[in-house]
Amino acid sequence: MGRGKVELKRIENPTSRQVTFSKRRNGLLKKAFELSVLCDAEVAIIILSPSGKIYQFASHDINRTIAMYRNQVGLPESNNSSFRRARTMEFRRNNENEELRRSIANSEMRLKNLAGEELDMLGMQELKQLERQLKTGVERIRSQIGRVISENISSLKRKHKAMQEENSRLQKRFHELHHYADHASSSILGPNAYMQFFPSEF
Amino acid sequence: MGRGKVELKRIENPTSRQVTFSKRRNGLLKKAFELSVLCDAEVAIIILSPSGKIYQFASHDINRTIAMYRNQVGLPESNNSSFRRARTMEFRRNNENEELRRSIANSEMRLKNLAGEELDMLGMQELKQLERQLKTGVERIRSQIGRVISENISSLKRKHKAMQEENSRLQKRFHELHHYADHASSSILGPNAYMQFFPSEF
DNA sequence: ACCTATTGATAACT
DNA sequence: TAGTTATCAATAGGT
Repeated sequence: MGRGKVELKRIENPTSRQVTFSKRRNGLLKKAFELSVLCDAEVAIIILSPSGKIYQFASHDINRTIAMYRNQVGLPESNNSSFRRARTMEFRRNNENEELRRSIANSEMRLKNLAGEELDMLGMQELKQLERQLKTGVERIRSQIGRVISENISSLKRKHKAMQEENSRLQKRFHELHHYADHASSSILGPNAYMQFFPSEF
Repeated sequence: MGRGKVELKRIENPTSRQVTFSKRRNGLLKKAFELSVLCDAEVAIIILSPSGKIYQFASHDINRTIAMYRNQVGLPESNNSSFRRARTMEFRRNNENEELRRSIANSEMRLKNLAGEELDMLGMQELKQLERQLKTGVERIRSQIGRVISENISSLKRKHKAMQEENSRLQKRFHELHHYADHASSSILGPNAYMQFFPSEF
């Protein structure tokens, strides 16, 4: 498809090879996506360009798709294997989602328990363990708070010190200028006027 | 392409879904082959049909391609737009799973934080809130522990009382029987033999 | 990047 | 499942 037919052989012109690669790669990825959507299939594509770049598409999780491929390709063909395979496939997606949902429910129950909710089902053993976990967590968070505070303090100290140094440099400079002005012509400021700008208390 | 345009959604009619799958699968594999030849690229495709069949294409050795993919993925962050587009498609198709996974990651991060781990990214505000949450959790768990303990105690007390009552009923009954036996014929037990079975200390 | 003539893919039908 | 064909989609070559 295009202005002319192309032979099925490596395109020798590097520029047009690169252009064709870009166009056809996008086309391939698009078609893979469409196939997965239209036909409810699981599709994974890996493309390595001659220059070493990687392009990929996966309708599901690519590692899982590869794992499924390896599992089934590696296994020998037994009598009822295709039946078992079909059943495996039938439940594959549901299983995964189910597992994810279970995992979420689990995490959320743990979070609730840690928040002191839904404790009725727990035994003494579990309650004690929960308490220990929380106490450990509090300890660690407190020490983190301590770290953050002391970090903030030393940061402030550093800034303060830098400002003090800057301040005294400016004082010195100003003093010199003032002194010079005092002798060149009369100052419009009082002798200690700069103290208004550089009070000793920071 | 075809007699009519098709919407990008799962084809509900199983027959036409199967037919489309067959046609488009062949089309995809053909295009993959052409891309690999024309542009000197390394291409691998795995397709799992909903019914569990596996179709694959690999211009080179599929395991090598997968290995190359694994080596390079995760290390560099590709800026290539096609790559990003492919990933976008993956996410779209995978929306539900992705969301579930994100939710899990989120829960797990919260659990870690509550355990006092991975705190470096948190600000003072968040740390304080975490500490408050944990303290609340500890409080509630302690009061639950208290409830459980006092429940256990009163349950034990109830049981104890019930056993005491049962015991005294039995003592009485036994005493009556013994007394009756004592008068009807000579007992084979000593006069206070029942004390062995019902000591006054429970 | 964009355009468009042309080829290629395929949806509906058989 | 395979073949046909009208139609839509991809893209080669050019700008």
